[in-house]
Amino acid sequence: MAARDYGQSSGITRALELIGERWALLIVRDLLVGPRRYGELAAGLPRIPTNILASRLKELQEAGVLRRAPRSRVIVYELTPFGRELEPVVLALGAWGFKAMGGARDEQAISPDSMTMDLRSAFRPEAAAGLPPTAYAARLDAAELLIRVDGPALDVQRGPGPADLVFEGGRAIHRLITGEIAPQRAITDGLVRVRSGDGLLLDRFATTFRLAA
Amino acid sequence: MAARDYGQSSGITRALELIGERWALLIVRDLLVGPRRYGELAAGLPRIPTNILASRLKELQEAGVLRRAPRSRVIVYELTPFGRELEPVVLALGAWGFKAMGGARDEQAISPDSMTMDLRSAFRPEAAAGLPPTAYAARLDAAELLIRVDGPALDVQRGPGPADLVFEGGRAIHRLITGEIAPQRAITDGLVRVRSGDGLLLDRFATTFRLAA
DNA sequence: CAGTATCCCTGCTGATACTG
DNA sequence: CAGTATCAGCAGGGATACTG
Repeated sequence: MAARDYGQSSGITRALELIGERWALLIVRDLLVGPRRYGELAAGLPRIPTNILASRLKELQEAGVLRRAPRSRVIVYELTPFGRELEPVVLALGAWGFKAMGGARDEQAISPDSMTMDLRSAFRPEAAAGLPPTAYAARLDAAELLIRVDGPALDVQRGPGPADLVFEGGRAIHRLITGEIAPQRAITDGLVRVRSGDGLLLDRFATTFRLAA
Repeated sequence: MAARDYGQSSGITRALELIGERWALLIVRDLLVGPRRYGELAAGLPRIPTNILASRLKELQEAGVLRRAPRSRVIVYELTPFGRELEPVVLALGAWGFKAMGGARDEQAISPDSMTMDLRSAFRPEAAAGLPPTAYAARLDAAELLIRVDGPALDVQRGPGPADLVFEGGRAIHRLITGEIAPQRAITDGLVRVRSGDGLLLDRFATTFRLAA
């Protein structure tokens, strides 16, 4: 722990000593969506070496950020209250990074958990407050995300469910949110494929989730 | 840039690719206080190797976070508007880390810039709004900080100036803010030494700046 | 003062193998 | 499945010396 010591006493140095190591904050990000098992974390972070995941989990546990919790025969990792207090940090950092995001290259995956947190980052309660309750279903590579907006409240769940608009096209959502591409243009260009529902609802989606570059 | 690539497309991974390297966010922190010269940055980050400082500055410049700016014969580094948008991130992260901060060890320095940002993190506008305008002067190891609170507005400047309360005791301020020690206790124990003004104003200080653990 | 150059070493990576 | 263990290769960080 001496190696990562910054030799300075301040809030940020302390924070960075706890969650500044490579991969650490991404583990926190995924756990902000919900408790996860070891294999789920590994699946959501495709490039993390398994030994690094194991050591990070141990370090974050010692730091009081997360805990191992037995859940009916299996172990899950979940954030402690202290760890959950990182939510504003992760959301703010995600919002900032989002603005500097070029188009996703093909070799870059989009995990359900990362997309969930990106949606939370980009959610505009003020803009959503005036709109009718809407449920969107977004199909990613393998998973499906059920996004329910009701006034200023947002709920993102994994798995299928009844939705007003069902669409496909994982990596185009990012370009929608940054405003890089217009919703209807995304549909006509085939970047977003509407599977069910009125395609015009994609405009509402793009109004609800937005981060200007 | 391939090494630090997380192989995932999301706001947070992008952010971490830009400012996730060791020392990077500390440079941003100090520049949030104001433009700084190379030597000033080095002085504020006592343990940073000079080659690392040089590469970080280059990388952050390429990332569009900061720029080199000529100021009458000397070069200063200053944040771009994009870089300045990291302020909420740094404040939130600092507030979080602050709560996990044990007492500062002696070998840990407290730089004026880090203290300035810690004060900004811990400032409670709601609590300060009802209090009369107050100026505090805090003497650190070498420098002096002039902290002016006027209603919900906070201004922290370097250097001396007229203050209602002048006190000394850099590392005790942190313990004051976390509530680890009571203001009057800090004075009687000699952790904070009042140089001028009414020592009771330290209570007001501790009300204005607070981060519960 | 504002960096550049050099060298050593730690930690991360990536692959794979193993265990309860 | 949920990890632990091991290991070779390498990039980044640390310490220090050096330069315009």
